[in-house]
Amino acid sequence: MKMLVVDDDRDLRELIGFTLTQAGYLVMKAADGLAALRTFESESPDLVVLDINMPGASGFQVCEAIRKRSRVPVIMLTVRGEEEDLVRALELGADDYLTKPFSPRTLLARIKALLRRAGMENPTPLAAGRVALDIDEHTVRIGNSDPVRLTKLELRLLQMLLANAGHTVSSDRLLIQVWGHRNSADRQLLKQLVHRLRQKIEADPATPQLLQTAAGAGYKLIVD
Amino acid sequence: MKMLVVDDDRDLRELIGFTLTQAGYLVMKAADGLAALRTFESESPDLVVLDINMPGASGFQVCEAIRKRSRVPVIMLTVRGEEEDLVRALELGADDYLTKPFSPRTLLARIKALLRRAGMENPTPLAAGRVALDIDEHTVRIGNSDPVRLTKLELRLLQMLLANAGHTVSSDRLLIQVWGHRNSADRQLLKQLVHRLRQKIEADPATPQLLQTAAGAGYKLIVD
DNA sequence: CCCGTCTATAACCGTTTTGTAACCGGCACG
DNA sequence: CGTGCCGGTTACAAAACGGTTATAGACGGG
Repeated sequence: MKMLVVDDDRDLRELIGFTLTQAGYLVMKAADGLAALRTFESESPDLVVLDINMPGASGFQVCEAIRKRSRVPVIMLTVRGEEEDLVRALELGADDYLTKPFSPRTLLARIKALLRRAGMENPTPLAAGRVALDIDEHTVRIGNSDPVRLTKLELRLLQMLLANAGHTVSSDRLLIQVWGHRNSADRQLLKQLVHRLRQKIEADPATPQLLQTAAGAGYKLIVD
Repeated sequence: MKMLVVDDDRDLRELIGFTLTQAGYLVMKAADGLAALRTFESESPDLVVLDINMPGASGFQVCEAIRKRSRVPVIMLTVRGEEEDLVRALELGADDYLTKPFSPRTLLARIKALLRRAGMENPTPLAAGRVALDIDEHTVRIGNSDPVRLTKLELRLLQMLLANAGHTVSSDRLLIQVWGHRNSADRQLLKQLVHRLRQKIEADPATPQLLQTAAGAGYKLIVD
């Protein structure tokens, strides 16, 4: 699922990009309206996250231009209290909006709701190698075995690892993504969660084949 | 899609009516609160546009009365600067508001956003597997058994599950769809409603075959 | 106005999930 | 060697969850 993130604020753009990448989406970024439209043309993303307040071509103009040629879901970012912006955004065909500041989790929730409404939800469950995740059902299948039920946190952890399958994900990132903001000294939670997840998905939890430790760095999911 | 427009200002009422008719909606009108409630009763519109400043029963009273019997989306019209009205309208359960003057396009944008939020953009299928829902009669048939009468909330819940038959629907989504926006801490209501619905549609409510729990995720309707 | 139905709210229980602490063993380092 | 850090494991407490029952208020039809 390709997504286009348009925001002139570099930090926010990167944050959103990071969030979506972690969630398993393919992300493209644009810093201004012109670049946004160019990228939109060449990449045809499946969803657009669009800031309103931008120098040059404003979010409105970009939204209008996009709507002239596509019904792709558009989420607009507004600052709190600018009711008029909001109305205008909806008028121009935006599908949803988010007032800054917002949490990454909120953004994800909205995006998912939007994709669902647009009938574009992941047709194939998130999968890599022998690991197939069913987000709706809260289950994983390893190879052809029976689906295993996961808890909310286990699901989130596995989702993160799956989104970066084959690559190490640092403990800090995992902590932030799974629990939201949290003291990075709180490694015990992650230790525990990894342990519990291994009990569920590893043939022999004592010698992990899938969820391996990258000492001093984090964890990674092995896919062949 | 039936809509009720309530405003004592004849011109504005006609303008709104015209706008909505042009947009393809079926429009009913009322010039005062009393007529509004009468029409609401007899016609059960799918959305209400309601002016606050009216002689006789004010928009507030009408809104309150409507909310006592329905979760139908309500948009209230206020004059600019009357913040108190606005707050009170939202407290009374209005779903959105518009400050006069506004453009027809703004009104349409808001209405569409509201319908989308209420998940009313398209009709839902009435049957899947052994479950057949009769929306008008407020009844279900399971297989060839006698129809069972459902309450308003039970109907809405089942409708939602039926629309996603075979897939888990999250508790949050059910809460929003059945009750409108509601504190997600209010799981008790859902618990209750599921329980009562199971009593009605399950052969053995203690071991549900149709309405199953997806622990930590939500509920789903099993269709073979 | 009364009565039956429907809905909201609370309480209780057993189970699952999550958070916290303690302990173990390997390993690097002085 | 001893010490400290890291990750894994075990154990247990706290919180959340889901099912159930009970009760009171709201609603709607006579």
